[in-house]
Amino acid sequence: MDKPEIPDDKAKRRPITARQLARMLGVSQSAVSRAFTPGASIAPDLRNRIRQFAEEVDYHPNAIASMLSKSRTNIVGIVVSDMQNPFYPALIEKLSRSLQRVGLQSLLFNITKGSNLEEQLSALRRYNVDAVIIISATILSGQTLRWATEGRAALLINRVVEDADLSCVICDNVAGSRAIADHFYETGRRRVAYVSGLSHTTTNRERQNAFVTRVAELGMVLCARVDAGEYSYEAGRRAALEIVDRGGADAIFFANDILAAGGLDALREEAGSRVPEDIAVAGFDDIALASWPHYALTTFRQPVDEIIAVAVGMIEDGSCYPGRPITVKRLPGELIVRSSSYRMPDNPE
Amino acid sequence: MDKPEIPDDKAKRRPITARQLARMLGVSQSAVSRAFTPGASIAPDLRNRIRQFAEEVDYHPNAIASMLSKSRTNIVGIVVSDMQNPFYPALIEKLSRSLQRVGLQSLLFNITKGSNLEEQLSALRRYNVDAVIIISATILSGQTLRWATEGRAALLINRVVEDADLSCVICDNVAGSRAIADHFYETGRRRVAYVSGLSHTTTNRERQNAFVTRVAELGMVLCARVDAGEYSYEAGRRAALEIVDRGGADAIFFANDILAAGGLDALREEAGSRVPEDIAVAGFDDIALASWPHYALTTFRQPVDEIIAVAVGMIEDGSCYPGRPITVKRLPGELIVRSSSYRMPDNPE
DNA sequence: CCGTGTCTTGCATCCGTATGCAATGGCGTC
DNA sequence: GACGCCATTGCATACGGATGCAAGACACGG
Repeated sequence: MDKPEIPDDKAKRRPITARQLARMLGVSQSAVSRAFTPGASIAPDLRNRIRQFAEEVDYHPNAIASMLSKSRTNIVGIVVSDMQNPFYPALIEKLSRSLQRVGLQSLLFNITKGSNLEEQLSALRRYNVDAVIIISATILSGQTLRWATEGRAALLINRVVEDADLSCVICDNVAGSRAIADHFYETGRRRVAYVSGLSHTTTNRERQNAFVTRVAELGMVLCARVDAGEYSYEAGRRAALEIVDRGGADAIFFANDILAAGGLDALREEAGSRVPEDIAVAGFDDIALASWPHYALTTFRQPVDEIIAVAVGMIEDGSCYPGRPITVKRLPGELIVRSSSYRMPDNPE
Repeated sequence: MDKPEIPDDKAKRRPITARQLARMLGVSQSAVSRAFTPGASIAPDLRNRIRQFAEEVDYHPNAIASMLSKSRTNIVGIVVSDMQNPFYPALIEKLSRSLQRVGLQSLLFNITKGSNLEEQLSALRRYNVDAVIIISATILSGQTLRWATEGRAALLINRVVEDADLSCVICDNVAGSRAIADHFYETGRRRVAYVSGLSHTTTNRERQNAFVTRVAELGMVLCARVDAGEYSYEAGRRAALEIVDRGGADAIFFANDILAAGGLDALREEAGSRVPEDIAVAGFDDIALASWPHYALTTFRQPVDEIIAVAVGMIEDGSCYPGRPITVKRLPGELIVRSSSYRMPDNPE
């Protein structure tokens, strides 16, 4: 490889080191180190003197060297794969912000079907991150996950992988799906349908099983179950039209809000159905779009802030370190009823 | 600070080092290092022997140590602030993927108004990232930026900061906005309006100035200019209604697609206007939602892939290193006409 | 058979900070 | 005034890999 390389060090003058600073001040390098280490044994006035002088000469401790000697990076690897669903970018943003608040940086690992997992995950190991948060286990087997996270704190968010021995934090999909079924029943629906995204994901399996089971318990008819194939607007659109073709239903539960948005538009604008009069629509997640007046989507809100708080907490207190018993935290969400499924009597619009 | 700390090293057995591996194989540590360094001077069979053995004992070079001795991290810091607009998460995802493809990892720095910039940016310096990509300069002054990126490669995406001496890659907002104005004119609109998001951003200023100028050139009437205050659906909705209140227009150009989506829904569902018959709507960016049949938003597509390719290229070839002349790359986008502004005669739907 | 050049390999040292241990100094106590 | 204790500080070395330099191995030409 003879590609043009990044200019050599002669170009960017190296930043000042602790040793240089120490020499200038006539103290030892250890003193400088301690001046920047909270709780280290150093006289307050020496610390101040060093810090002040450091400011003047623009000295900043080199985090890389610190990582090496402490064997602690203060970096959390975030493994991510499918970002079609706006729910995840939003989650990642809040997550990285929360991590920053406790002094942790986020190193992004974007996994794609196309790219070779081997190599990507090997990067994950080489970087010695303190912890790994896996947002999407879609395309990762338990075995792969176990290998990738071996020996370090690891945590799954919104996924369960049975054979990976990893702790996880998830929304209570079962309660959520049952709540949707109950809501359909209570508002008089009897012929319902379910639309899945990626049928093999645990997210989908949990939602589907819980919904189907509850539907049966309540004595409603499950007149269609369509696998949209992906979590996208377009897939939701197609699924809705397929359900209409197959004879229709009076309520559809989509595995997430993006599917529901597509389905809702298709029902209204292509199938000519009235929503919610003819057919009720519900999604899952409560992404931003769900509250837009045009959609006003009934959905089950994932407790995003709580999920993040618990995840960050587990990383901080070390309860997701290898050797610790694995824990599965299921956090309750909240049913949000909007006019895609039910118009409040006192709120005709 | 006596918060529960992460378990000590005794818990996680340290991974094997190059020196250990070398001793086991009866070679020198240098040999191991060279076995994993592309282009290093080492006999092919020795390299294979080492690599194979490394695989067996699960040795992975420690990237931290490597960073320290090479003073090169292979990490790019990505500075981000407002993620309301789905355009940016999508951009970041693609960007991080492209960076990965050339061996660079992405360290996310999420800047918020609330958090103290000082501290966040100081982290940016301490981590010694090879390069910094700033996606959002909204809340960063030129001076701050200069300080934060001092001595390392830096690049702005979709922002221009006059006094920061930074190279940047942006979409040609001027051409885009003029194209929208031309399109309005050609389809018979004469009374137009403009809705800005954050009025002080360079993005907005460029789009607004170009649009207003072109409107005047064409002899159209600019009957309203509304500052929505933020880039959100809700803000777009409010802005559209305000324009209607103020006497209306026959075409509105929103500073981005999210605003346009809100505006479009408000016009149709609250103001009772027919779009595009009574009023045309156009946005900017071409986010996913713009192509949904419900919105079918006329917009100016940002050349995302090209922007990323150019940005990654500049980082690879070092042309955005300090000392190099700063460059501003304006990439052409593409006008996408959909039925929010004009219904093709042969395409009544 | 020796000189010269090329290819490999090991040795020693460096990257910049953290930290155990010993040395120093000050202070209170008896 | 001597002793002991504690708070500070410096010294030396560790963290794990990269790399300049020199030495060794080998081939080839003369």
